[in-house]
Amino acid sequence: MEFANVSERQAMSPELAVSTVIFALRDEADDGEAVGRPTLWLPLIRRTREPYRGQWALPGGPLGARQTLQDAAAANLRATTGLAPSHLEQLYAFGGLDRSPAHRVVSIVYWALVREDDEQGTEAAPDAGGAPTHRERLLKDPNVAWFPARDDAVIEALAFDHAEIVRYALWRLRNKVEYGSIAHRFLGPRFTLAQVQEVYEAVLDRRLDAANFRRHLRGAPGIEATDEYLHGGKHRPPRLYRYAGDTAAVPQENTNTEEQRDRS
Amino acid sequence: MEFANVSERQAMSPELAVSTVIFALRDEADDGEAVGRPTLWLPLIRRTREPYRGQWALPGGPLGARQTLQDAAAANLRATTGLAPSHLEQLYAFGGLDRSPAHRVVSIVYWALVREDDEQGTEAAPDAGGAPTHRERLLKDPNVAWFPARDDAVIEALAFDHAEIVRYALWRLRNKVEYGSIAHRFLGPRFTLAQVQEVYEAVLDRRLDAANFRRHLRGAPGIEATDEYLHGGKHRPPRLYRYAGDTAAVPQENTNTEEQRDRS
DNA sequence: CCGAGTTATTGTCGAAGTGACAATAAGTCA
DNA sequence: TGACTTATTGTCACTTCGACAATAACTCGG
Repeated sequence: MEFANVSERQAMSPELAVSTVIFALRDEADDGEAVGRPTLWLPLIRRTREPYRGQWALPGGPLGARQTLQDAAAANLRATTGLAPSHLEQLYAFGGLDRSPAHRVVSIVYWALVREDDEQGTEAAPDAGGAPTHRERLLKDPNVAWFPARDDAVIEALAFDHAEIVRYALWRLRNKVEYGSIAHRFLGPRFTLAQVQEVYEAVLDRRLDAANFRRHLRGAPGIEATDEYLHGGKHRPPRLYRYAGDTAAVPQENTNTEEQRDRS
Repeated sequence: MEFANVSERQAMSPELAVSTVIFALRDEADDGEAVGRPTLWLPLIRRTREPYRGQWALPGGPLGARQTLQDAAAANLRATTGLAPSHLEQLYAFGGLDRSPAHRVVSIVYWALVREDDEQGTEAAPDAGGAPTHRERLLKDPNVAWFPARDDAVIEALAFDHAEIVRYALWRLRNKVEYGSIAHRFLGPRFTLAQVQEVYEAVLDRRLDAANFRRHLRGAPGIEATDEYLHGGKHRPPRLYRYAGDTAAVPQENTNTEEQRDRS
């Protein structure tokens, strides 16, 4: 249990990587069904080398010497989506012995929420000239693709132990949404309560009673009614709300704002 | 964001260590006051080399090549207390750039509960002959000592960022206790409800109503009444209860049974 | 043996929260 | 204008929870 010299220590110490589970809400359904309700999607990277060459995996990479864990996770996010996270939080450190066939790799995994319509964090204004932006390039990259987070056929076929990681991330997302005010991070600065409800329903994967849900949100801190209404719909125009809590999209290093409980 | 060759990667990758915050419940008060109520204590290690030589720190060490993260945490625990954990769970991975003055170190921190009266996991029967057991040696080791977990003077003076880590571990312990059935892990196989209440009060650091607390525990799963009573006290003998949930003291690798919510 | 003292245990009551669901409001569309 | 749809409010029974009264059971001092 004592340190040896530096070279020996480095020879012993397993490789350290940071991966990120990225969630976004999308409207389209995979198949022909016109669903109308948004569902959870996540981007994956196709591996271009062994092991697991050709299979889909979570975005990730080694931790740079001058990179915070959170920085590395944000870099994963940006490389995969071109977006800034609207929420980013550490999930778990996975350190099993046989996660990767050849080397021993310890992965510190983060999970993130993004808004795809978010223009913050996107590269500078699209240069009228011609060079495609990072996001435009990503859309054409055959090794980056989005999948429904509940598509078991895809998730279970992921490389390494990434299926387990995604299941755990989904579970954490559910718990976080059930309690707190995280749902609005999928939405823009102004939103209707029905939109928040759709987020809840997509994440929890069940229907909620609109009346009770509204009452629930009244109690929640940070959600404030504006005096604006969303016009242009086919029916009674709903009131717009805004979130008036901590505006910081990305929590600071070692934010430790999460809470853990045991329901078992 | 691409891997370089192996040697370059190892040169880049920060050092990886595992530390453990260990909690136990003890009766004695630090000063002369005869408190009667048990309080939270934790063991610390005095550093014998730079940096922070002479200061107290959390038990920890580098991750062995054939060691699971959980194994490494259990090894910390055993080296520090000679006991097996009655609960062991990952806390957080700390990866700030300046946690250690010289090297860059990423620490994966666990937190644990132990029962000091627990004979499980203690070294084999004390050899009548003479060689002191590991636990006996630890009691005399001037570089291992127990401190009250709420002694700010001690905690704030810890080496590295360990003060922050202990604060976070305390907060997680509180949340875990508030919700779930973790308190009994401080206790033996048979316990009274008053003892469980004492655990709650020590962890949450506030008094609870006995009647409401009892009702609360009735709803909790796993806690079963026995038909035995604890005799020998000075007053009405309380009924003994037992925990009938998962008996595994240490959760399996990647247990992921924790839950996270956001109260902010 | 009795009654005071202390802890253990159960019961009660009002406030607050929650799910189911009825009722009303305010738009669009034919 | 009226049917239709979504938005929003209200109601009711049920549960949960904190505060606290009331009862039970034991020890101990006389």
